[in-house]
Amino acid sequence: MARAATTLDAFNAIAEKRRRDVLEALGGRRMAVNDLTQRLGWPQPMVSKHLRVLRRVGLVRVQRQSRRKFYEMNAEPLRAVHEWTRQFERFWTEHLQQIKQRAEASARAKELKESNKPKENRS
Amino acid sequence: MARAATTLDAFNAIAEKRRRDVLEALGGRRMAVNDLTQRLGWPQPMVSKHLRVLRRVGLVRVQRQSRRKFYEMNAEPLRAVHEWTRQFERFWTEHLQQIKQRAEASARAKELKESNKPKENRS
DNA sequence: TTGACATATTCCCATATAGGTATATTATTC
DNA sequence: GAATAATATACCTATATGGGAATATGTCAA
Repeated sequence: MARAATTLDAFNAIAEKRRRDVLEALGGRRMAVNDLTQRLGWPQPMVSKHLRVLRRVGLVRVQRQSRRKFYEMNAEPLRAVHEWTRQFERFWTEHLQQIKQRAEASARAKELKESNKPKENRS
Repeated sequence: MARAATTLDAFNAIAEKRRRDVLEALGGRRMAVNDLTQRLGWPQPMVSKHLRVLRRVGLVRVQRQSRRKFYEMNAEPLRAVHEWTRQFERFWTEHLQQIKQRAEASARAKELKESNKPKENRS
């Protein structure tokens, strides 16, 4: 087997940095491919190709309007990603907690050390 | 260019479902490869290979203990993913809001319709 | 119809996979 | 040292990708 298709789900689609860039560029807006291309500064075919992947996983929706096609984000498929990662949130917050606690402990230790030092002139 | 390496970052590493399975199986525990292999029901080389990718992006840490190697999750790199998706949270909640509102509107409409009907026997 | 504009697709290539199987590595025990 | 246990790696193949360049498709305007 090879790697899973980028169009399999949101997880695979957003693995590629460029596609995250596209979504960020879109934001809440509704943009034509040209405007996106301008804003991203990429060759137009590159934009279209990445949009295609995003479309396949439902991360963007298109509307044709005469000559132009307007894309807008549909963030809903990102929920799955957000929620999957959220289930581990407590682990990294615990970790941060530990770091914070160590920092505080070290600060206290330093303070104690300072207070035992002979007094110095403070500016 | 080909696709970005799975070992480039957490985004790419967790794109593969199997690797998400590994992280879920680990949870907060500290497990030897054998136990993981049992729990997942996969061939052992498959487990080792996926662990390697996870190790490369810092999503797991290893400790050798005589013959066995104990793996534990390090969720910290998932923060980036969680926070990247979080920036779009309002979009899907807005969307859900709309769905909810439409459902409510439709419920009200139905109720109104019912109240105009000739009375029926209720059980 | 011809031309210009806007977007999508095709073709090419280098590359990195994931899975399967076999085997290597490392540590332990007898 | 030999056998065994626990884990990692090597080798193979099919496959999908992303970028670049060229070109196709679709739509409007004169």
